[in-house]
Amino acid sequence: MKQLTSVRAPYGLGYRIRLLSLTMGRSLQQKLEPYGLTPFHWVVLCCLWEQDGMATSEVASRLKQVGGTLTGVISRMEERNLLHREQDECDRRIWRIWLTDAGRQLEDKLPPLVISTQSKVLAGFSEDEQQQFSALVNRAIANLENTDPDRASPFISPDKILASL
Amino acid sequence: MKQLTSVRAPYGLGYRIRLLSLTMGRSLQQKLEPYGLTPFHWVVLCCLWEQDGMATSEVASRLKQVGGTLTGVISRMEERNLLHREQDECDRRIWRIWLTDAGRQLEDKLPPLVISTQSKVLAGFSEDEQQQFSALVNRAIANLENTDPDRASPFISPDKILASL
DNA sequence: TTCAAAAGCTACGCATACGAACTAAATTTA
DNA sequence: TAAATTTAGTTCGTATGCGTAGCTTTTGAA
Repeated sequence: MKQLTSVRAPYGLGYRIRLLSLTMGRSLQQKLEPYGLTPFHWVVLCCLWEQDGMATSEVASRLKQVGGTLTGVISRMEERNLLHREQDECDRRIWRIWLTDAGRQLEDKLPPLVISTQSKVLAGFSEDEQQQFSALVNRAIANLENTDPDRASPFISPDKILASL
Repeated sequence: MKQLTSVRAPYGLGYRIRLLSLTMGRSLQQKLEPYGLTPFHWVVLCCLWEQDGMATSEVASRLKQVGGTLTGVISRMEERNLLHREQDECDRRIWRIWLTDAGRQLEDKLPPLVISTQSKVLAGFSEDEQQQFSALVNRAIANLENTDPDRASPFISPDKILASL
């Protein structure tokens, strides 16, 4: 394929996507700081709000994160009383994660913070452009997933994302 | 602004951009592994290939990275004999970074690896779609930069990026 | 000229992120 | 049934990434 632009930092597409990701993360981090939370806490809470009592491995798979990374995060969230771990009765290898009241109550507070960051990023984008951007990101992700068999567990179908637009 | 899609992981745009960034990073990391390099080494080398002898603070500013992060990376690259540090003669607070022959010779080897990752990401994108994607990413980055005065040093103008397409 | 302020870099602590090695439990196989 | 394999989760080592604190050098001001 013809290369339309330099691949070298700081001009390359990969570098700029990484920069966008880091910058959005910083913006979100600032908003979560008053609550003593990190962006990682946010995404774990999102999983549990949607389905409480997930196994650690289910969270890892959903967030495409390695188990080793989650252990520390979950432990700190447990210390912060946002959730608690409980061994599955049928399969005692599995530890299920349950929200505490404190964790559940954040569902009213946090989403508006994230919406404000996303709105800032998309400022000046028409609805068409927002949809294009979202769809192009999905296609880029799918392109990489297809060539990485170990992580080829399409937990979100592109159709589902597009349908949610 | 109307929200077109859920902000929650793993559906939110921010989460998906982060996922794309991480996945591209993993792909690049696999390609650099045979050389014993990391993606961070790649971007530092890009800076030095373009202008050898940069000050540490110039590299940090160009990569939008805080100095503390660079210290360790530069030190490891120095141990790997990719570059060496030298104190500026006029202002001895400044340490300038110079490529070694080994570091300079990588300019022939590494760019093709990065191009192959970028090509995989953009597979199936028409030239129009590639340009759209690049331009939308640039606009998103610019939206965040404008609201973050501490980091508002627009080292690349959007025009320059577009012109390089 | 001497002392204070600023700049450049380093050192350290905390939080991701990955892979590899390890423990424990369940399942498969001989 | 007993042994081997697989699975779930934790721990450890290395590498980013950020913020803060501290050091050395330079610059500026009284």
